Amino acid sequence: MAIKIYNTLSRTKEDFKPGTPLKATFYVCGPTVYDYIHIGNARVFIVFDVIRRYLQYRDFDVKLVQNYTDIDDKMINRAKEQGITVPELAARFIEAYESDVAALKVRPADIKPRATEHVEQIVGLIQKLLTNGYAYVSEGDVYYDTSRFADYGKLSQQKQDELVAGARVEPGEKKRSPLDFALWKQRKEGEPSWKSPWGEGRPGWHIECSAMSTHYFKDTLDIHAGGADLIFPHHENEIAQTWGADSRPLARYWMHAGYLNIESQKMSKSLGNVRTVRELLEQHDPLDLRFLILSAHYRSPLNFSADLVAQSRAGRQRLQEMIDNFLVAQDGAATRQDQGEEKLLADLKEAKARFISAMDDDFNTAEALGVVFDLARSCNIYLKENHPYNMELISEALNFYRDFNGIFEVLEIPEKQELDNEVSALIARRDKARENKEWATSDKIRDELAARGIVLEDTPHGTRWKRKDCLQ
RNA sequence: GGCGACAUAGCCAAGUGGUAAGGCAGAGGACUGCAAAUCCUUUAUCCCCGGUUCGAAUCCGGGUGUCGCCUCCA
Repeated sequence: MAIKIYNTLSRTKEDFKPGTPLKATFYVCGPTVYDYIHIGNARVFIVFDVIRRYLQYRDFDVKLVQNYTDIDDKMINRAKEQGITVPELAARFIEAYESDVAALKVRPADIKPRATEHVEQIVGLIQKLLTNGYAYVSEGDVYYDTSRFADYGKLSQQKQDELVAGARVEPGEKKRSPLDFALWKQRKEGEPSWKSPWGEGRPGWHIECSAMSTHYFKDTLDIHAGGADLIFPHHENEIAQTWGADSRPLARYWMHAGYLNIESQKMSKSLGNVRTVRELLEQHDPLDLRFLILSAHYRSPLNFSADLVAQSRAGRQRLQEMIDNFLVAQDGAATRQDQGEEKLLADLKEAKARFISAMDDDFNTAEALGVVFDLARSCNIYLKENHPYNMELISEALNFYRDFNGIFEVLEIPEKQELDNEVSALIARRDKARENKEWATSDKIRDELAARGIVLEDTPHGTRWKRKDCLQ
């Protein structure tokens, strides 16, 4: 069975057939590094992180490129506001970005190119467009001539004349058509600039992604991804540029993550509800944030609120409890064969198949989580009813959860359960007290440990302990 | 105005023709010295009205509602 990907270009799910079997070239539009990223940005990066990991799990050799946009109007304006240079601004927020997404367990891309380090490639691409007649120079600026590209509007499913009708025309435009967009902008006083055949200036926004993806992948790439709002005009323009220069599609599959709303409202500066990752990390466990984001399908709109994070946390705890219990059980040495074992074995096998089938179907993380919860119930029943346990079965189940977590990363699954001699000694004392029905003593010990953030659970096979999460 | 998406229990959320996964919260029960955890039971006329079909949450038409894009906002 092939992996299916919803391709924005065709508006259907298609079988994933990369240019080279079992290789996937993957480009995700990265941040403009002028500010801290917000939770909506984070959704995009988390979703495509999981998709990347799943492709790897399915034996694809994935090469991921994610750019930094470190030169554009927002960069220039913000640097001016803060009285620093654009490169200083970029350095600061690249660092902030990397630390934010690392906290969210997003693995770094293989290559992280910056626009300003690829001006040579950008200029080369613009020259090609001029040579091929897809661009024109106008008073020091260079524009893409959208009228030359018949498929312009295909990705966003809009007709050119309709786009023209809806377009806003700025006074003093140097463009021939309102749909044309800047490839190169003439230098303005006090702005960073580079030399070019058309005079000093800087790249337009859209050209960098076309230039860098071509530079690193040479050929049509397999997956190009980003937030839904990039469909138009950014990705539309990238397609036009690459076609104009090389007469080839930029990407085979276009993937777009849905919006994230705050308390059912669009996140916007005017509403004052932009929530930065930095701020949210102070209030929430990053794994809870990941879990919430993965609990909906990546293309659906997703709501964000503290209450929903709490719901996610509670659900996540259920899985974590089960894992912790399995880790404790793993320390035993017993084996035995019985009916419960066959049941769990069958459930495990089914869960693996269902998990893959859910994820193969356009990365349906919500359904996959359902599978994981179903299996957790089976695991809990096994633990409850089948002591002593079959160690092989226990570790096989744990391996499934390790594979799952290697993709989703919403749990903590250490190799072995944590040991603490002092706690063990206190538990032993308490067990003795309980044997003698000295409840006051036993409860006192439990309270003492609770005050230290350690929660005890008495099971038929002994007392176990766990750390109560300190985060609120 | 043009284009598009979505509408499933108190909350979140899967499910694209065959009779509603899963999670959170709630209720009852089992287990426990008490807890905690766990297990069992329980909670849905799938926005409305038509139509197609033996059969629709799923397809078609209409309506209502929410949202997005058309503004270099992920």
